[in-house]
Amino acid sequence: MHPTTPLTFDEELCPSSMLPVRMQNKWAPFVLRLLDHGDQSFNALRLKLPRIGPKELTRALRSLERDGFITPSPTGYRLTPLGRSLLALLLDVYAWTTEHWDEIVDARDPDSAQSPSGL
Amino acid sequence: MHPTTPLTFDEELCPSSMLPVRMQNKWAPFVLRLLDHGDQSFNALRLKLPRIGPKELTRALRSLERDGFITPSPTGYRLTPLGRSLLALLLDVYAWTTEHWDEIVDARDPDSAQSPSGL
DNA sequence: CAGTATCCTCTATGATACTG
DNA sequence: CAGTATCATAGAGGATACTG
Repeated sequence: MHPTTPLTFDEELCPSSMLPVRMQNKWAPFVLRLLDHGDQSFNALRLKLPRIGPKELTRALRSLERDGFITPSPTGYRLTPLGRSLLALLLDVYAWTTEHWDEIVDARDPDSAQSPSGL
Repeated sequence: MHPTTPLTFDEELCPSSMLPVRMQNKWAPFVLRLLDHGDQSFNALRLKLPRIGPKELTRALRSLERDGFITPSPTGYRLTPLGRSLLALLLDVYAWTTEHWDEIVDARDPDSAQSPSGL
């Protein structure tokens, strides 16, 4: 997978809503992936998720915390081992989606063809 | 994984809502798994999903059809090759969840302990 | 049998203003 | 900086009655 950039998480460019599988809430998987790059503070995450509001970021963080996927750290939030394990599963989901993207898009609209960007 | 029975899909017994990952809608994964046992008609599916209403079953079927995971057959609905592939991914998700169930439950409530039933 | 039509409630999500 | 509070809308999901 290519390196992630802020643009990777732009909703317009990253049609993650088309994933056939999703995590507990809309932003949780993005947070998980950002934390894979190292600890991040609340506002650092916000900057990299331009479309998110503070309430939704809080909700994503709380749900991830509640399930033991992330934990507060001195500098913000960090992945737990369980969170890393879930991230690996999530990457499997992304890989599957990338592999079968054309078939899904084709089933939805037999006339257009695209390819996944920045998943 | 053990064989599925009607009880496997009882909401009370199968806490699939605790899965950290879910599919496009609540019932879609259940339908997918039932169809793995062979073609099923609308009402055959209903009987095995006691809690579902006709509207929601229709919605699940339409969304699965739209993405090319199932297709109408002379006797009801059947999995497509793409649907089988997605089911395999879904089983990976279940396997991950089974493996890490205790950790998640523990994070949610450090005082109780359970194990996944009938996933 | 295979749905469709209605009504209703609850949740997810967004936008935005405010606070210790 | 790291959130909380408030308002508002869309969609999910349930219950149930009806139909070709």
